[in-house]
Amino acid sequence: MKLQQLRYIWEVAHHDLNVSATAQSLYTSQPGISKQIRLLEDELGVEVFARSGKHLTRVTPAGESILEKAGEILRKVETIKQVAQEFSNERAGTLTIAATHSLARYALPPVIRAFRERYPEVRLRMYQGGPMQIAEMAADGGVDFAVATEGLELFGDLVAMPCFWWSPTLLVPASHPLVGRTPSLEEIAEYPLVTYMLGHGGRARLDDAFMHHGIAPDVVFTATDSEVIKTYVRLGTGVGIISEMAYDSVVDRDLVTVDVSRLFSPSVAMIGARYGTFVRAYMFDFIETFAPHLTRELVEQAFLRRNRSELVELFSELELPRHADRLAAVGEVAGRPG
Amino acid sequence: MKLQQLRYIWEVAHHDLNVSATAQSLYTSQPGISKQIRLLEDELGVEVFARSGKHLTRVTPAGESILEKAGEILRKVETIKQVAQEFSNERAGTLTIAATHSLARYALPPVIRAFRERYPEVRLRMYQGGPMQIAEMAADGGVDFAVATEGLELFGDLVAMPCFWWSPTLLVPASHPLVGRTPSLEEIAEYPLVTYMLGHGGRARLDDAFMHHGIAPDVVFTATDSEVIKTYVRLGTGVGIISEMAYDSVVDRDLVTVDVSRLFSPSVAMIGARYGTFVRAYMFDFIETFAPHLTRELVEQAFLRRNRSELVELFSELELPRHADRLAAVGEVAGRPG
DNA sequence: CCCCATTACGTAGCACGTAACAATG
DNA sequence: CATTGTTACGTGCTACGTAATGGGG
Repeated sequence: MKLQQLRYIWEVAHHDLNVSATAQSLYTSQPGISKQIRLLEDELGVEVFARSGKHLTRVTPAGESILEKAGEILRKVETIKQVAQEFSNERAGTLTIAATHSLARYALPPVIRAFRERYPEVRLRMYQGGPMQIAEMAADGGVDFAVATEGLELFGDLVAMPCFWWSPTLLVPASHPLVGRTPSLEEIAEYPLVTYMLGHGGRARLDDAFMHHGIAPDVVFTATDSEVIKTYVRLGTGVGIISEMAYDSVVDRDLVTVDVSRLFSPSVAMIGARYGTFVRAYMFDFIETFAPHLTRELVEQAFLRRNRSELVELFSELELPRHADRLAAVGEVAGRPG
Repeated sequence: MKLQQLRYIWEVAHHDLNVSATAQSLYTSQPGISKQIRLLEDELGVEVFARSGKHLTRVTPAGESILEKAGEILRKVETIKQVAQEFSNERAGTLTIAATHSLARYALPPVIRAFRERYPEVRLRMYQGGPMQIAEMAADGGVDFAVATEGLELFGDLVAMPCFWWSPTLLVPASHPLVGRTPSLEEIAEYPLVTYMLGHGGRARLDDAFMHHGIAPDVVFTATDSEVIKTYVRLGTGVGIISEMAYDSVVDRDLVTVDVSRLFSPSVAMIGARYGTFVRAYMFDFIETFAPHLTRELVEQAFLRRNRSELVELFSELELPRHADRLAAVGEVAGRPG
């Protein structure tokens, strides 16, 4: 049994059982992979993949089990590499982060900027995607951290650590009648709404609030991207509800925010990492820069809590900062366009 | 990084950093191992072993960490092989057991005999050693099961499952004045004692009982082997205290047992297995043959309980059989000498 | 002075690539 | 018929063994 063989079956299983595609993504030849898989199967005496003729159709029951172990092994191999790097040069290495749109666009930039300055030898790699997508990346070991407001708690393999809370804010053109008022849910619902798609930007909490009051707002447009929402608010399509993170008083000075935080329950931005991840010194530092209350000690504790309730207990005594206050601490809003 | 390289560093670390000895035990050449270790260290950029001149002197801090992960990886590789075998032929495979002298000699034979009959395709391998030694073998992944009365609970990596309890018995020549009596501790202590060495056969419990009554018995001979004790009892050196398991009414008909079970707290024979072991179907069967109350279901439960107290709770409601009663169930005393 | 790890070197095996082939949808 | 996996085959690398070298205790 060779590590490569395990790598191959794992990769094939994560490429829809398409050996050709796998070969491409690994920059190797397709027959090579085929053969190694065969060799492994011969050695083990079990087929990992079921074939119909010349196509891999599905994973056998034995394969399920083997692939799971193979994944664990491969992740441990990565851990060994991390450990080695940590000892050889604790300031060099790789950090991969997956984040949702809003967090990647509005919350992470200043942190990333500071991090790059402090750790120029760390190769940074970022991905952006939907909550489920990035949570899965973290759970699979594809990225070190997932940064999202929702979804992380659905993956049992992830340690989810709360970073800060933020509220939705109402966004209207400067001339809008709601400017300067403190509207109720009913008043808001009199206008067409432009906001996030379900599963993005805390949309669920908006729906909860309206539903709880028996109100059915007229949502005329939904998007995953706050900038798109702003654009439609500017066009007069309706009033927007976006994350407070997404409003920039300079760039968006033609729009006005109306405080509606008391109407909706706040959302909590989280960092998620796979249990068993070897956390490098600079990773602890990254987390602490993003969420100063998440000290190295606390994070280490978190990784030892193996179930959700223990984690909740660990963090229950923390007073989470609000996004707006946190900004001041970081000192600037980096990543602002133009 | 290759699996062999991980195997090599792990083996070297477990052979007192002696590469030559390691090479011999692995039936390979010593330069081969040396080179592979070097290659691994070069690739990782860290030394696993510290050298003084041409000798491996100790494991580096980085090495500690790496070796630990390497061990986990190698065990998972074994698991994959087990899984594969389970699916290809659930009646073939390997079972390795380490047991203490008494259990190997008196408790296991009928179980082993039955097992061999039922699973002729399973290659059985047994080791005998002291409690600590065998517990360590199980914890290292060298054997599937450790069978012992003590020591298993000291290894956090082991699931310890209670199998049956047994008491010490007093053993005297047929003509001895204690025959037919139910002596007190004081009366026993009037005679020279021949019994187990500390750490063997529940000796600790004997000492506890005497100490608790403020009695200092005259222990004239200690051994790890019940047969040795019997021999000295026959010679008239003193009265023996051995495990009830070790007395055979046929072979030992020249000796007489005196019930002293009410004087000492009973010992519990345990099976220990490493957490994370992949338990094959025949292994479940083996356990259940040895200890009928340890059903597959219960054993699976046990492997999910990650700490001692949860384990104790799981087993607290069981009524453990006594060795003597258990014998009847198995039906015969196999392994009795000619 | 013995033991042991490293270096040097030759070889056999194997992983991987290219090309041709077969089977599936 | 296009896509995909398997078979065939050649080659370059490398793991491993033997022999020689050099340091330590």
